[in-house]
Amino acid sequence: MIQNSRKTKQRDAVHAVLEHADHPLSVAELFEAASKHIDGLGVATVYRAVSALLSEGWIEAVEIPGEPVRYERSDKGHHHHFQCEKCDRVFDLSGCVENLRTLVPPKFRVSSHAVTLFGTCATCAR
Amino acid sequence: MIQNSRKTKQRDAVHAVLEHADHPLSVAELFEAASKHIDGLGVATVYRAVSALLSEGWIEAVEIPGEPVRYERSDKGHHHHFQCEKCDRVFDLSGCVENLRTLVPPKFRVSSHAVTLFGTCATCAR
DNA sequence: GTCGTTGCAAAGCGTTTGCAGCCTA
DNA sequence: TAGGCTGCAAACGCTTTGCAACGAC
Repeated sequence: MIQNSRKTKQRDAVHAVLEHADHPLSVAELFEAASKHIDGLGVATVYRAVSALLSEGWIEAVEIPGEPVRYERSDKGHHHHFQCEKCDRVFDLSGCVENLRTLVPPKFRVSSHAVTLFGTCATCAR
Repeated sequence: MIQNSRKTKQRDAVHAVLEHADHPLSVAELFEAASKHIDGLGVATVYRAVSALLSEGWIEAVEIPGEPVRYERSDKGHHHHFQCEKCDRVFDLSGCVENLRTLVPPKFRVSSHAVTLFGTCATCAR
């Protein structure tokens, strides 16, 4: 029997929060959001739910230098991120950069890349 | 009295390792390398030496998603990094990408950016 | 009734801090 | 000698794990 996965209100809650999130969320944020719906929810459960969703491939880790790992649905296609230095929120960016290959020395093979921009978001810029 | 900084063999050792490093080093790597010269060196000392060098501005943090922070001399100018997925080593890249500003929505201001490429280095590609 | 899931608490792990003794300057 | 620096160990913050009770199927 291949790995089963049961439907529980805890997992549903974590799933739902990520489902409707418009930006990547950290475990702490997930925990806080999901706790509003589930009484007595434990952090460990959130970690386990996240691991499950990761290995299912339904979410992906968004790792930003110097920041806790965040997670977002993996059905968003290739994109990068922007972090506001004022409010710390992380935004999805569409589009990508080119000519990355020209940066590396000969014989190096590039298989993937990460681009993170930092600055001030529209809200904080006002 | 402004903050003094004394010359000790521990700090010298950490300084020297970073001085001659051709790629960014993690605290663990620094500790290992410096320990070869200093008997009984403590990790805490390495952390403190790194903090001191950071606030002096002599080194900078190189943060690669999902990796421990590494450090390198800050006199290298603007550049990005490449991490080999086989050997985990991090290489400096020269050059930079353009049109980053076009990725962000209107009203967003970009102040800095990080680009990390992943793939296989020349040595591991063979 | 099974056995995957949960909450709690303990254990890990990497980093930081408190402290008494050490050693630069 | 003064006070910054060091090593050790305890403290931290975040993540993982062990375990008995719980509950999905």
